[in-house]
Amino acid sequence: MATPSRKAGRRLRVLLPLPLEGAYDYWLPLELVAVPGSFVEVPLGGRVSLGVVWDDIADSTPVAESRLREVIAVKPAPAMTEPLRRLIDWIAAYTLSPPGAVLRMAMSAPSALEEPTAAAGWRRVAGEARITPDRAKALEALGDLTLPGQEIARLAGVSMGVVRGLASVGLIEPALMPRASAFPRPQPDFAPPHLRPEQAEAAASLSAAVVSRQYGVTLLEGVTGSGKTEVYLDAVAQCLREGRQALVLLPEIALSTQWLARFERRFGAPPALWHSELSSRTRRVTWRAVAEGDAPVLVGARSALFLPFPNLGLIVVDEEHETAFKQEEGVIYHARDMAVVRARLESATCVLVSATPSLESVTNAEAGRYSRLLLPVRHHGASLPDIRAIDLRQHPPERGRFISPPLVAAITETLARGEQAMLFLNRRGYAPLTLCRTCGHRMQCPNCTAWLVEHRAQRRLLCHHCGHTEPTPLACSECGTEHSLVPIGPGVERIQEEVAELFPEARRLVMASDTIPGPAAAAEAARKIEDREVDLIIGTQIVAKGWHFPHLTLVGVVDADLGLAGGDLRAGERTMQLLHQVAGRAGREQSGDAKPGQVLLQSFSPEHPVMKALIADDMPGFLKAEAAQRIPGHWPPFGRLAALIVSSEDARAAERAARDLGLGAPIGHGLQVLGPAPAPLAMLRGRHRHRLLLKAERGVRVQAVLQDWLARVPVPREVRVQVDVDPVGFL
DNA sequence: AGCACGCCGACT
DNA sequence: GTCGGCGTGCTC
Repeated sequence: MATPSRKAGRRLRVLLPLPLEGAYDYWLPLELVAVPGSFVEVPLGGRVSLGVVWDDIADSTPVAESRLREVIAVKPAPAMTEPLRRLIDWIAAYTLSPPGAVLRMAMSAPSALEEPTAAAGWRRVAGEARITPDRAKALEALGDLTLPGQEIARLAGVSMGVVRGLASVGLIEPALMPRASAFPRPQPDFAPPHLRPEQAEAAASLSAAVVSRQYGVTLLEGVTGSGKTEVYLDAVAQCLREGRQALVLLPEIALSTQWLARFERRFGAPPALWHSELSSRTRRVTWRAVAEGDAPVLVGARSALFLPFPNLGLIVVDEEHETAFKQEEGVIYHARDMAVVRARLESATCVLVSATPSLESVTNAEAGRYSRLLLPVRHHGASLPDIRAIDLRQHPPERGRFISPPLVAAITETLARGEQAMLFLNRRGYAPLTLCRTCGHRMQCPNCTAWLVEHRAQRRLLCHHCGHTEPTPLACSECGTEHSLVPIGPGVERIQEEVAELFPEARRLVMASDTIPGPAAAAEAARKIEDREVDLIIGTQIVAKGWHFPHLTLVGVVDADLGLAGGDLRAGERTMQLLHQVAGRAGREQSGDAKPGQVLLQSFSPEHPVMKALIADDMPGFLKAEAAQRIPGHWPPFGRLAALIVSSEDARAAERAARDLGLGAPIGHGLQVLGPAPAPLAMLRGRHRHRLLLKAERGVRVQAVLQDWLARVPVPREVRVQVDVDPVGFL
């Protein structure tokens, strides 16, 4: 029933990048052309919003046609592809997030939807005016070209004033320059490496998968130095030959300078990059290039998963076990799992890569859902590092020290041989806890249930969970006693101090997120280490990732037990992965002269399965034992988990809501609800938090159970309930 | 997410 | 008497 006043046209569904439950209906006037996926501008309340034309679905209660407002414009950009739209719907349904909130992640560069503007420049026009020598130089430099003003000035060696002068007398006029193609094409056959037979075999298998143009997932396993990267880059090359785009997800793109250099050596051109710190211009250009198929290879952080590839043939998830792939805020999703989903929707190949794959991926491989490729040995004959534990009960460090005598001796020997050593401690700052010796008060964050961490270099106490910081006080804030505060426990800064006293001659470098803030600092640190300007590296977990330090032969783990405390389901698995990765930094080959690496784990419990597995180099055995522990209780990946995080600024409201949710917990076969309990960080950024955990056997439709549960239990407005399907950390 | 509307304190 | 605090509710 058309309203008489209404223009000719039709009804259209538009998904807006807002946390709304569904798409809104709009009226598309006849003069506009839109298809599913078109980016459109629509009125919303008193303003204008961007949105995407979504697919028609039968709506039982459609909004009255008279209430529909008109689409304002269809943006001059490639429409969002069907697979990406389905990915957004899929993730929304899986994570119980509003589809619009998921769409927002795929609309992170709204300016890219505009017609790309040709760059502005100047060109010569006929005319008569006074010509000074500088003006003549500028005109000669310009010739018949169209160039930016800056460029004319630079070529002619004159100032911009001269160019402006030419413009004002009418000898040059503004003109648009043809748009340069921003992304050089990586050449698949630029510098193919020599592959060992095992590598060649694995590469051939991945290439065959890429050529098949069918969905498939392969788990590519191999220790540090086994040549995994060459193998998957070979699959990228094959994808390029096929004329399809490739996406490589890395956990820490900002620190991946060495990886990028390697890519460029292999392909003769850099890949496109995507991460949160890109400038808005680079974002716009990159998004557009991806959408138009001009960026053949893109390397990015997890958010790159939502880029508009029209022709995606391959997704590689490097270091697939990394928890950095888990997005913990807003829409909570795991980029590794969503990469698999996107690959399926795109009929593309997905490769999960790791030296220490997650139990999830190994289980999927063993169940036949994924293929599995194993690269067994290090190439160039380098031997695996020799891993040993130092039992701290038998070899305690001196009082107030953290490095035990056997580790001191090993460092001494290493330095004497002119080799590099690394001390690993996954703790930033000077000391994780500051205690008053007089009254026992512990310096705590006002917003979080967490100790303040002393950062001595900044003379401040920092909270590592919110942004809180305060100057390190002279007197105890509780009892007022001066010079009574003592640091308890070590952070990397304190280890650095200890090492400076033990080895005053050694040149030291601390690598932590606060000393290596970005790609430039990372590249500089890598260069210093490669060029042997550093003898001793003291680092947090950022040293674990992907570095290649050819002269490093000793790794000392200051506190190998650190990650094992607490009730986290995956504490053992994660500690194993982290320490294995750190150990892999030691003793890498160097032009035929293989230096055996040595790894020493300081531990109070060397008999712990994690330590035993590391020492015996028995990853498969460790995973088997983990699996055996998780199977009977239906813990992931042999069952499903979802967490509810109930939070409020009002402690009592949060507690009451959590209790109500507990009372209304779903009951059913194969279902179990644990909690409510105060969350491990009972207060975070000023919000009081409680957790409930839904455990379900495999095959239970967890989303339906959660939806029903949340619909049955009303929660006051000031309380927020976040759903985390497949939680990985227990925060 | 914005941006309105709406009902209670310190100002020209 | 008004300006404005941000609580809550809606946007096809």
